[in-house]
Amino acid sequence: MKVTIRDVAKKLNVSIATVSRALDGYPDISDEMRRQVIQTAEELGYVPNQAARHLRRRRTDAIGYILPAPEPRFGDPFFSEFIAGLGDESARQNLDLLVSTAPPGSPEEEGRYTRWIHGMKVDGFILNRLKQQDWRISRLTAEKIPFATLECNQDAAKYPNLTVESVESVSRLIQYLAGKGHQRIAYIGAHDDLVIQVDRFAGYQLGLKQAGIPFDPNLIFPGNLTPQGGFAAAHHLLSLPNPPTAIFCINDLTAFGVLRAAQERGIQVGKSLAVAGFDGLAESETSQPPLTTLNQPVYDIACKIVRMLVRLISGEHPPSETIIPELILRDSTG
Amino acid sequence: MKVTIRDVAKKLNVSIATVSRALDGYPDISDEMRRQVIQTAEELGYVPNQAARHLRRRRTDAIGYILPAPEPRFGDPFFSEFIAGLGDESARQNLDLLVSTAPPGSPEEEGRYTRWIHGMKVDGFILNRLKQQDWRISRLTAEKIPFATLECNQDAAKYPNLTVESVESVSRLIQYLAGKGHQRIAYIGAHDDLVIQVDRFAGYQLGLKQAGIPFDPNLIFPGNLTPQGGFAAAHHLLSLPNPPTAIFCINDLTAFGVLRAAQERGIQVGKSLAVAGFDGLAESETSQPPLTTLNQPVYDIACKIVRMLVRLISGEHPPSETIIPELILRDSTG
DNA sequence: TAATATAACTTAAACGTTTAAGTCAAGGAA
DNA sequence: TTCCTTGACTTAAACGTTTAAGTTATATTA
Repeated sequence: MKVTIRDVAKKLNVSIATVSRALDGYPDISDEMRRQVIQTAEELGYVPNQAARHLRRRRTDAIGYILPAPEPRFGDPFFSEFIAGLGDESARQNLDLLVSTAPPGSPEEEGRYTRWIHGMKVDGFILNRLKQQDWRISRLTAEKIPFATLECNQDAAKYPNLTVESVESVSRLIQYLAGKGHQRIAYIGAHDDLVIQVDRFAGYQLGLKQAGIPFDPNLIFPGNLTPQGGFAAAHHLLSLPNPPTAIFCINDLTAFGVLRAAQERGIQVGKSLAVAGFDGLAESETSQPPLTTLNQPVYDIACKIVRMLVRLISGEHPPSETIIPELILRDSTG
Repeated sequence: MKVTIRDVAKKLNVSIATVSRALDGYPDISDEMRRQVIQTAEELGYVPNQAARHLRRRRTDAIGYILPAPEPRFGDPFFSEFIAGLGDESARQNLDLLVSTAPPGSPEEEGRYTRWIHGMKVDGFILNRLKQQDWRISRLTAEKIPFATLECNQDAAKYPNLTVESVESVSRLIQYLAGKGHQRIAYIGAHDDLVIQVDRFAGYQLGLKQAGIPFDPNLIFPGNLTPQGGFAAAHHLLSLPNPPTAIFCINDLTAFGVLRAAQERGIQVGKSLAVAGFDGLAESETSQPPLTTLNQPVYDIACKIVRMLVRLISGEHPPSETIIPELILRDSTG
């Protein structure tokens, strides 16, 4: 049978309250008693029943992350690194991490949040892939549930967030391409309500402007953050009467699709076409050619967000933070 | 304030037992009453407090997965697809999925299991990356905690497992390479106690034997399941006085490292060197050249294992299952 | 008609903690 | 001596469910 607090209390002939307080470090327990309690708890292999503890403490020591997976099959390396970071840091903070998946904006997604909020499954949430108008943010704010985010939208002041600076950074990358002589630089993005799309696209436009290159709407084509999306978009762009000589992609995955499309068309990436991404996935280093990208330290970011959330849960107001991605130049841009 | 079962009971002037039983579908509740209960529960936004429920039911409706991440930074796409599958299927089964990470065999790993087992955090576990002698299996068996696995070791009879047939399949791949004229086929594996290493290496040896190629220990070099490992191993193998003309890698990630090493050495993969992997990662399709591999449907596998575990938890004895990976021939083997 | 079965509830105990409030002996101050 | 502190506990009430064991009124059977 499972060993409970009662078992260790009985063994020592003390009340369960004493055991509880001894283990929790209350000062009204003698040193000798505390020593004994800790020892027998250890001996018997006592571990507090979490359900009972949560019920009583009204706090779960768990945080939730609902992975915004657009489709059932979904293998974005960004998220495996992100989850590894969340998992590691949660464990370090003695928190449990609850993970689920749901297509963004779907009824299932809402259901998951509702269950976890009202069922008191978690003390707070981690969010990412924010939208400009994000129902999750309104909802969590309204219900006063703590959360911390990667990226931020117009309500950024209301919650702690970790933001990877994108406008200036992308602009810098675009200017680098322009400096290499590219005049027709295409942009493959994603859905317009995504914060990352808005920011990175703004960076693209800023970059063009600073390089003195006129904006050409024909060079903008939407992807969907996957290689498939990038593949299709690249084929479209490269079939234009006046095709681009460089393509900036909203993320590395998209860029991988572009690389494939180019290869299929016999276009030498790095020579007659420059391609760049955003994320700094491990794969970007080994793609052929290796991909120029804006690297964000996903694992560390995940850890930091967990720490932010922990502080928020314990009543503090952790400041938001901005991280500058590192521009990594590789062969895909010559 | 949080709405409890008491609130909906009060509103209807019935006992909380009635509400509980009405919502749980017990037959001793009149249809009219049940209708009312369901309706007011809905109206008030009642969601059962999970902690209370678990405490009383002695069951958590959660399953756990501790990701065997060898190092803090860790971005294996295999695992993101695997977790997506676990997450989706758990949600479908109305289960919560607890995720953590810990280096295999580390004290932290053991700590996580202990906490979840004795703290009654989960009803069962999902395991993978099994070892021949796997303490997790002994431990969970001893404590009578349900678990289901991907892969199986010598104790396979004791737990439901989903196994991807490897010996015959790898053998088939090796024979295909032999059929292409390769006589010096190298093998880059991983640590010897890993089940996947044992199986895939056995397949390699069987393949050689059936093709009538003598086994050459110089062509065996260990990796560590990462591109870095594959990269280093490939450089070693390709520096041999009599280097291999084909390299089979224990997984795709390793193969990606090999591709990079070959490229660095100016070796044309697909022409003067054949490379093959195992996993069928999405990236294998877009690598350059695209990678010949044994494809396993990771997402579906994850879903199936969750369903197995669910059946096991509810007292059934689900049969184990074997899946045959699909041999996908791509340019990396010419 | 009386005894019995059934439908539709209610009562109250449990699940294993935490914690506010209470007890009680020993020591110190007046 | 008596009163007040203090240290070191104990008691008992929660936390919000589920569920075994009642309790009725009504319907059915002998």
